[in-house]
Amino acid sequence: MATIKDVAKKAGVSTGTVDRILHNRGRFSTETAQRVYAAVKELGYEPNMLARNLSISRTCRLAVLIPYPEQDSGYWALPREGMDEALSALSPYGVALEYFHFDRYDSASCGEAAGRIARSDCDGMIMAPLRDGEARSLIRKKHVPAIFIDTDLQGSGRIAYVGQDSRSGGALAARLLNLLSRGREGSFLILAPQTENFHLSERIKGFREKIERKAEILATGIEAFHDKADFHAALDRVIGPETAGIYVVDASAHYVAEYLKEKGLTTVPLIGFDLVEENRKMVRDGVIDFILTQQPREQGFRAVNLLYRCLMLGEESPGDQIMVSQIITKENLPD
Amino acid sequence: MATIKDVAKKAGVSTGTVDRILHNRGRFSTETAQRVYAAVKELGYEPNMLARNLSISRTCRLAVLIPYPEQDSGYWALPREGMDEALSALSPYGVALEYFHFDRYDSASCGEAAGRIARSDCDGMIMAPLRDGEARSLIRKKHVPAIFIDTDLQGSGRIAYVGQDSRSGGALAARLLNLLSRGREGSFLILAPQTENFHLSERIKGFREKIERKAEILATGIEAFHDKADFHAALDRVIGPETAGIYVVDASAHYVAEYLKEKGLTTVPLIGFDLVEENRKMVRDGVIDFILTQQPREQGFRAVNLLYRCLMLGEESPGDQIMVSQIITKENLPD
DNA sequence: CAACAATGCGTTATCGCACACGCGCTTTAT
DNA sequence: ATAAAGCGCGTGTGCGATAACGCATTGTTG
Repeated sequence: MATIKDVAKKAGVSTGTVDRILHNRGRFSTETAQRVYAAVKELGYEPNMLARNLSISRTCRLAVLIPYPEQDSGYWALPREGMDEALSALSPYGVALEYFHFDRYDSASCGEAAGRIARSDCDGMIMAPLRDGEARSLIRKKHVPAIFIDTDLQGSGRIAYVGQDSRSGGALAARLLNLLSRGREGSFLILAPQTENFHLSERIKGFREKIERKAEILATGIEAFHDKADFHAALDRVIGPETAGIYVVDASAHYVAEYLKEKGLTTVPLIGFDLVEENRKMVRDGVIDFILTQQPREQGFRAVNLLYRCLMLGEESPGDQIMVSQIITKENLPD
Repeated sequence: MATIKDVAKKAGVSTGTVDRILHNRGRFSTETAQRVYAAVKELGYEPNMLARNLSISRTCRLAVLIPYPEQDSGYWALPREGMDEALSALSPYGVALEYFHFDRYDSASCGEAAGRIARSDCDGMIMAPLRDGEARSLIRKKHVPAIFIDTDLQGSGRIAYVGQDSRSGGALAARLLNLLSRGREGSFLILAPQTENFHLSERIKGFREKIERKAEILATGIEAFHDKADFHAALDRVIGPETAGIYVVDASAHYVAEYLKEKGLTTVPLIGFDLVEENRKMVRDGVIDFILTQQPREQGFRAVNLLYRCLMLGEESPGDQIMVSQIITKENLPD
């Protein structure tokens, strides 16, 4: 590998000059610049990142804006795991992660966390922009590269998006539920929260496009009910022997599984999203047939790596990364 | 972060002494060593990897011993992709990969490639030990850390194994084929190569344990037939309307898919392994219903990262990594 | 033409660590 | 008694890049 010295020698200047020219800093003549660039090209010079990062001894601080880990049945702990794993590999190179959590159902909470990031000293941001306004305004305020995970926001100025294709997730659920319900009468039941959400409605659309029978929808999230009894009463009204299969578009399939278990209806096909701990249990018990996951761990892992490579290695952003849906069932449950 | 200077000051010695003690090199007294260790502990000193690797300016050369990429329907290109991806992230830190390919059906070819590695100058090895003898003897000859992918070999002296749980892969196939064949008469057909192979027989075992009907087995690999007509004639004898489903235990499901397509039997459930290009096409066409993959890309990716971290960062080997089976179907086909 | 500003570039210290060398002392060998 | 070897340790240099500093040379003024 050619070093800055080789370039300097070939261009007939000192290393200091090469450095200034390559960083477009200080003073230099255009013709020496030409010679230096020529030498760089000829030698195929690439700066040694070890030496550079050692010299500027910068630590790369990444701020992470995601909901509280325990929200959405513990879903947000998963991307965090992936980010921590990436961190453990990168910390020797001076990468630090700081988490700023918020209540995803509370705009003020998100604004407050975003404010703390804006005031913090960070070199990059990773966020799940569940609340448009706060995410957009944070990017406007804090001029550092940002990567979005989980949800995208067009025209927000992010450098990359690492996320999912929700539509195909729905289609996949349809395919599996079609299979599971063969030989059963009746129609499907879709369970969705009431709150407006791009991903969830895409999951519903993709599902509806591919199913081979009718589907009723119960668009009232678990959080809308006062207690378990209340919720079970609601399910009583929509679930019965004539239910061919149940499709839960968010991470709360385990609540339904609990209901099915109590009512002795464990043979009713049930599909949900996100491999949170409660869902995992219900998969192991065979009450949930399939869990679809968009690899949140992997999303977190990649986001950190991507941002690191942009900031520290000066690479171009490789553009968006769409994770494929993974199918989890009893036989391939991790751990 | 504390540096070696801080440790030296606290221990009342020079940095050179600290260095010698920490690397157990040269000469030093036990009591200074005590003081140094105490200082290290107290300050939480960890060497700066940037500086270390810069100073010794070592390049970490990894030798990779796997079959030719095009073998097994192109399967071996997949771990290579993962390794190349890991490489692109690590090359700024002086990691280099050198591939040594061999014919997996030819012991001499493998021995020759292993010989070239033994003679090469490398700091670590990654190998798919499909041929016991050659793998074992290479490890005996070349005393550098080795990681196995795809297949494990007990007592070989490898530092880690990154691979699959074949038994559960078979169980998963059974689960899916049970589902797909609902409403069909007849029995299952297992297609397997004749060659003795741990993974493949585990896949068969796991499958047999979970199926809900009988299964016949045709243990004659594709490679045993002279031409397509010969192969199709053999399939004619075992596949018919009474076939409830077909389970191909290796990457050659696409050959069967081609047959089914020609005979107009595309509704016969078909499951295979490994997302090689031909299988991908047949999944897209809906002839292959499910492909199970043990994430060979990911295996390669992890192997490189693991070895890098052991060699360059001096981390402990985190032990074996078993990848879960992934289910691929039309709706979640990557790309 | 002296005084001064602007320009282009080289020098040097620094980052944190590794490693060779050799100093000054004590112990052993001849 | 003198040389040789052993011991514990400090010093110095280099890895590749950064960035502040300052020296020449040239150009511009009154």
